[in-house]
Amino acid sequence: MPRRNMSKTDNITFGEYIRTLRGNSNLPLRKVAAELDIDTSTLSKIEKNERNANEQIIDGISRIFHIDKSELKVRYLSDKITYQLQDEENGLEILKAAEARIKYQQRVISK
Amino acid sequence: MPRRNMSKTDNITFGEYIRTLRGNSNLPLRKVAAELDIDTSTLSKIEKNERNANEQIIDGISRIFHIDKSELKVRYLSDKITYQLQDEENGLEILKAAEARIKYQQRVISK
DNA sequence: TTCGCCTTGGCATATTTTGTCCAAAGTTAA
DNA sequence: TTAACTTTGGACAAAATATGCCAAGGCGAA
Repeated sequence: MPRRNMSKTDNITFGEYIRTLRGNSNLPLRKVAAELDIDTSTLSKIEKNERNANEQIIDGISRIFHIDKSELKVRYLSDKITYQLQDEENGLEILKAAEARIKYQQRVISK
Repeated sequence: MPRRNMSKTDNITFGEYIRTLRGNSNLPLRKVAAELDIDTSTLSKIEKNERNANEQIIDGISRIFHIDKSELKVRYLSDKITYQLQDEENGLEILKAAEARIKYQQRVISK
């Protein structure tokens, strides 16, 4: 079965991703953190996936680096889910089941 | 596109599912809770998806009702994920991204 | 009515997450 | 090397969440 193409940034974590953005813009943590109105060390930890981001932070990042907000959100949440399933035997099966449920809900809601 | 067959229990919540199991066996909360070594009210809440289950409880349920443990786990965790994505615009996209990540990890690990 | 079963709400406790500060460590340039 | 700047990790209290437990109330069947 053919494998879908993957962009270079598809398999990096959310933290790695936003650190890359910051690096590309040559901005220190200090500046970005100030813009986001959070502590420098908090941002550092978010970049190292040691703290959660939140809506406010995702908003800020998307604004600062002109990244589509929903793309960022997808990255963030898929990261979180991936992490949750890290040690599960049946990660893929679990995701498939969740998918089916969500599709089902969408069908039901749209009625 | 053809729709996959769905068993009747595929789109009920974890809570609804274990309540069904209990109902089919005609067991009161009291008995099952005792067997699981938790409070009756806790089990009631789990059945109503107002409290989390945990490994111990999943173990117990699978033992009591002779349900495959990994099936139960899939139900429980997919439920949880579905709930997390409840209010997200891009639920399916998020799941797809998570899937890709997990597949990628499996490929990398297996090297 | 009583009885058994289930649900609910309320705690107090425990656990997790968050925000913050600061000192130490790392980096870069002169 | 020093000096300036950046990043990191630990500690801490406060806030938010989760858990275990109990008492009161609701409901249906006998």
